Amino acid sequence: MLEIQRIRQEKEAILAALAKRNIDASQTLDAILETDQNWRMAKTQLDQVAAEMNQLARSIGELFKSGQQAEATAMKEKTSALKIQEAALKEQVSALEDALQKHLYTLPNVPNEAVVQGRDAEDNQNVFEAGSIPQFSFEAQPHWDLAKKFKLIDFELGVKVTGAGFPFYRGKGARLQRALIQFFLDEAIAAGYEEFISPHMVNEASGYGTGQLPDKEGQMYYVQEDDFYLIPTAEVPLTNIYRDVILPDANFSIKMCGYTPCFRREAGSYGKDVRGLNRLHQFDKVEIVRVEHPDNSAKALDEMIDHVKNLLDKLELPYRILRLCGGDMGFASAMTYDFEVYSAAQEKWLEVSSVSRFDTFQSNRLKLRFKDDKKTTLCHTLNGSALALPRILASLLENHQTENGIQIPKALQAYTGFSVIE
RNA sequence: GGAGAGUUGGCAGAGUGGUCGAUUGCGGCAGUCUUGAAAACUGUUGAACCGAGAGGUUCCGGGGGUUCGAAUCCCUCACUCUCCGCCA
Repeated sequence: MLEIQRIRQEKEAILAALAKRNIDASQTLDAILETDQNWRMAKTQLDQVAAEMNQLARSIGELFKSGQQAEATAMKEKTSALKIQEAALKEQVSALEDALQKHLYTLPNVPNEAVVQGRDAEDNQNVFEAGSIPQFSFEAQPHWDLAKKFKLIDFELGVKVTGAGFPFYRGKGARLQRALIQFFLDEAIAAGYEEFISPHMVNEASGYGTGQLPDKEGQMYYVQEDDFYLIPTAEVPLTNIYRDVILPDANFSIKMCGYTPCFRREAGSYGKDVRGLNRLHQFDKVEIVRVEHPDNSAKALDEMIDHVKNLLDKLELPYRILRLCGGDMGFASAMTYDFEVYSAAQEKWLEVSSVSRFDTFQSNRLKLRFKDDKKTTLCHTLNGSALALPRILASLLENHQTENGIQIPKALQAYTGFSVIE
């Protein structure tokens, strides 16, 4: 959520920046400013009436104390007109507040300077490439065939027990999955992130804190009986640790990581794009989350990108990094880098990580601030996947396949306990 | 699932209708003393909003009510804890 003070001061800049998302926010901004103006007027009036009331009440108290009953009773009568006025103003103020809030919720974050204008994924900027795309002397198989052949994943069994998008991993497939989680966590911890095991369900307030609510409730699984949401990512519980927190000084850098299953309803599309592990309702992910001083968030983002690069290098996967254009960025993000791994058998790029900075967009909702001298200032938040498992698993299988089996990257072998699947 | 107790400032914990945004202690910050530190002493120390400022308003779990006036009384919802039951 954008700060109202900022909208008051930098309307034109915000408008120009939002245009990069192909959004013409001029009407919304005007409505916001007008509502804000009206709200302030009503609020000032209300404050004045309230001050008068307080003054009267105090005087009446004094009169009663000193036994001047008659005077007190006379004064009481004066309050009734004020009361009516106060009630009306209160209603007006809270109606304006609601209207303002609603408008603010609809505005996405302002893209960073470096973000280019663009419509969709076509306009994303390729900023980095690493590794080489493997050439096979045989016909490369997609991961769903490999998974079946080596009995690593059973999709049908998942359908039987739960439904589509909830696969079973088995045998070496399960072991490989667990090895990846362990590997990612160890790397994150080595990079200074504190590990958390978090709840996998959150309450409504947490959903609002990170921006899943309002509006995106349909994307989360909801437990009606207890009013809980299954987390779509560890970002939600981890970031919400800092909801309603004021850090005591300006000298902080909070680095958290956590493995969780992630649950997504995404009614979404069908067909080739969602085959196998490409899109699931339940998947595993290790997430890294940071809370930083505003001056430090650019550097933090770079560090997170280097961290993810390092993971992909160690897994010996060919990948590229895209800086998302305005139109392809998430609602809350100010700047996002997507990591895509090339899938040899599917002959396409698979998104395996998304690293974003949110600036004050999340912390404004979370009320996450720090104390700087006497002032309280909003922190910056960042997060990224490091990494999401299914597509990593898919690209490991596909890119490291040989005619007889699948080669496990060296860095992983200590975790899997085997060097080849055959 | 049943019964009971509770929710107050960073923490602990007073406060049952009138200068209470709130006693006190701890913690934090500043100072005195000290070569320095500790101890002791003194002062200071919540947040949000409106306002150029002076100043004002709001907040004692959320919402509503009674009253000239509510942390305090009433209603309602939520949450937490304890005991019992069930259970990994």
